[in-house]
Amino acid sequence: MPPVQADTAPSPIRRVREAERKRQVILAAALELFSRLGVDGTSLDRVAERADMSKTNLIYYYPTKDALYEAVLNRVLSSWLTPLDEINTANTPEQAIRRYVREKMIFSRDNAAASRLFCFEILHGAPVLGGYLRETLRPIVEAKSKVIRHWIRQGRMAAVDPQQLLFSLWATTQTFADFASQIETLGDQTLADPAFFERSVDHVTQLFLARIRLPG
Amino acid sequence: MPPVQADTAPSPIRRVREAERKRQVILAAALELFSRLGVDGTSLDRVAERADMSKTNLIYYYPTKDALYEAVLNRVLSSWLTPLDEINTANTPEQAIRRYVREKMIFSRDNAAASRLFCFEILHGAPVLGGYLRETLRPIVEAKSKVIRHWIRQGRMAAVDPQQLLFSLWATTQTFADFASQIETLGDQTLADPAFFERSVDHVTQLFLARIRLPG
DNA sequence: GTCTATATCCCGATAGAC
DNA sequence: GTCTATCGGGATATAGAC
Repeated sequence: MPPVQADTAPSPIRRVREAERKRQVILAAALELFSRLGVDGTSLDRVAERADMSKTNLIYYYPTKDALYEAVLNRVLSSWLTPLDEINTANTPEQAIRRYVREKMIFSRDNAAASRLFCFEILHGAPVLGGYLRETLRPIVEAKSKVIRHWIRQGRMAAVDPQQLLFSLWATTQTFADFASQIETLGDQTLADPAFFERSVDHVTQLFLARIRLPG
Repeated sequence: MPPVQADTAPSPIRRVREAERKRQVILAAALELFSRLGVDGTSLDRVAERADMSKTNLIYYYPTKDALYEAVLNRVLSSWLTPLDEINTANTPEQAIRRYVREKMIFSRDNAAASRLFCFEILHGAPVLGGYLRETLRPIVEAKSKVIRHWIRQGRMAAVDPQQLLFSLWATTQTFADFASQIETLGDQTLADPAFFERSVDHVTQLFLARIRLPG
């Protein structure tokens, strides 16, 4: 029976895994700080401190601040999009709205930092994500618009500009993450409170269901 | 006939006015840069350059960067609120929605920088505006909520959570300013384009009118 | 991979002449 | 009120030992 791998001679595999784990710790720390203070408002010193390592060490994993920022953004991007999967022809329009809104609100509750970071990037004019918006998100928007137009043509929902509908859906759900501090101050309420969460999901859902409902 | 006031001996009044004009130039320059690059991402050097004066001179008018930031925020605040005036009992609910949405969209079109700056501040957790939100905006929200509840009790609009309604109204209208670069990339459209502006106003208006419409 | 030490630069703010 | 000169601090990033 071979001895358990000792710390003094870690296998290459273990070393790679350990490196990967450290990268994740760094990205999590950076996301938290960037999303609250902005990239320019966050020093690498503080990121390193939060990731429990030296700044030099952090720079070993991500050689420049820009590289770190890009890595944080990319890590977060895909999860931002997954709720959109609900907008497909296998669902009814009402199901699609209900499920999309709920999923996106869960995202706003559980990944507020990611949402805020995305908001920062767009406010800056999308200097890093510009290409992604054009090449990845835009085709998705067009595909989803096609689904919506299909539903409208079939007479299964009221006629609504698909792009505008998507913009409104994003705005109403993201506001609970991006403007959380305002909402909290004005109403003493957080999505972490289950009652407020359900009330918010319900409000946004009803807003859109009323709009897509067919007359008569 | 007295000679026109010479430059070498300006009257105290003229001096004050000139100082006031300079302050406005500085605030406009700072607003433009802060709202795009963030406060931390903007150097006083660049603000001074845009305001066409030396940095030392700028500091003479606003002794610290924080003071400048506060001045910019305060200058912008009141105009952000004025559309809310439309939510009053002299209007019908439908009029209120129609007018509020249009005014707010005009604000998003013509004062996008102000809207973005406000967004930055909230993303940061409202370190400067926190007190203002609590002491000024919150009473306003409560007053407007009262108006909405009044309309509901009178059976003039469907039952909607007033606070949630206000949050959604803000979100759907501000997104055209704060997320303008995203909207532009995804749809090649700007609020500066009159056709797109009208289409957007109409979309948002119909979204809320459908929701407050009474059944039957 | 991690450390200490340090280079280099930029920024906010001050001092003091005019 | 505006200028030149400069201070002091903090930030990103590098060099090189271990």
